[in-house]
Amino acid sequence: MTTISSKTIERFSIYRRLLERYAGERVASGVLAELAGVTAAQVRRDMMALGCMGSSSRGYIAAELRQAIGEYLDAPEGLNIALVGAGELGRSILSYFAGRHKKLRIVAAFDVDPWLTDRKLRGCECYQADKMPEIIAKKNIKLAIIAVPPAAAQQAADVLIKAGVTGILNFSPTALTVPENIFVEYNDITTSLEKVAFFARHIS
Amino acid sequence: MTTISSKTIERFSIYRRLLERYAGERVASGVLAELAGVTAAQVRRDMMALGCMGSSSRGYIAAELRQAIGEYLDAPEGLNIALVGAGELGRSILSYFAGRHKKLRIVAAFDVDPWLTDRKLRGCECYQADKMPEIIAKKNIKLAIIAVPPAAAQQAADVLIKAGVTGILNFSPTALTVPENIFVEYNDITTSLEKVAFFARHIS
DNA sequence: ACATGTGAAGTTATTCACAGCC
DNA sequence: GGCTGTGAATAACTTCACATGT
Repeated sequence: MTTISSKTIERFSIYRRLLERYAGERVASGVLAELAGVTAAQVRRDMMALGCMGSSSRGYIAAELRQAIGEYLDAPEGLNIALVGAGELGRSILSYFAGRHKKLRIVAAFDVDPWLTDRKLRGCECYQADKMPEIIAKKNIKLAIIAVPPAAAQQAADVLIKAGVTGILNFSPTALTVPENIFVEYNDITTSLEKVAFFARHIS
Repeated sequence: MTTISSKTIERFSIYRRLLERYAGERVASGVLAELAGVTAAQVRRDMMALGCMGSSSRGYIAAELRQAIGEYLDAPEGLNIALVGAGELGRSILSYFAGRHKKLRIVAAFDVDPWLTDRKLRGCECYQADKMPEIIAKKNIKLAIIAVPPAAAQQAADVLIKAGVTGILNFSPTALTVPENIFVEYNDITTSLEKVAFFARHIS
């Protein structure tokens, strides 16, 4: 497999969701591009990673394409996810995902605050943070979402990785130091907003 | 001004936050790079956009650098922001920003649900959605955060733009169609998580 | 010595443009 | 005619490597 572009993966995620609207139909690269906010050439270039799926002159069959993207992106059995930090942001992420995704399941939440732990939050059991190693092993959790204050993020990551997590989505505004074979994605709300503020002033 | 790189702006936001830890001190590009998770050359290249601030052989003066980044990124008077959609995600964003940022202020929230409106949420007044044009004009709001269900996002954007908003941070998983002179940044939690899932499986 | 500032080189990502197929 | 798949061209971004200043 040739080296995989991070941008292409992001777009697959977007294409896939857009394709849900086109159940039985065909979609041309230009139409998908328009919806996704990219160029038609970009869409076709991305599809090369799937081995290409279009019928000449008739576009892509939406259902086929969606399935192909699914086979490319998803782990067949799905993946179990831990949420670390069940504060407001964490709980809103729980709600956001609750039962929504077929392959990605948040199966445990963790917090240090005893008011939040040892009960269900948004349908998900919330455990004391010191149970992380045990529960992560027992539930075969491979991914984690970190939504704790910045000062606690690195330590949380260390514990998670030791327990077997290999991918982290970090909402905390801290760069994490992790081994080579662990993937970290950052989702920093402040940075996003500062970027909007800058470009809104400098556009045109 | 030479064309501004979106990536550089993101890193400025990160550098600035890291520099807070170094109040009176000096910081070398390599140190900042380590903390930000980039290379030293990258840091120095970014600094060129500021006109360069380092003292040869002694690194950067943290406070000066932070101020220079601030002058580059921030609107001097700051910017007022509207939150559209005061559901769980929206409210967690309110908490996240409440009084935290010196230049970016969420000064109004909007929702269609009467249970949420005409009262304060996390210290921020929440209005009925149909008040958007009026309040946005009155409070001189220039940016908006969209945290509504996907089906409502485009319409919200249309109203916001008509009312004078020029930058949007969109948490809804929908590409927005907007005029050329409006900046939209996407923050799609599902896409972030799918990306983590993919690369966690394919790394190494 | 030591760390910046920066041309030049290298790498990655996107778009062009057109051959080929339906 | 309309749309895909793709080599070639372009643009964007990052790193190298070293001259320069302290």
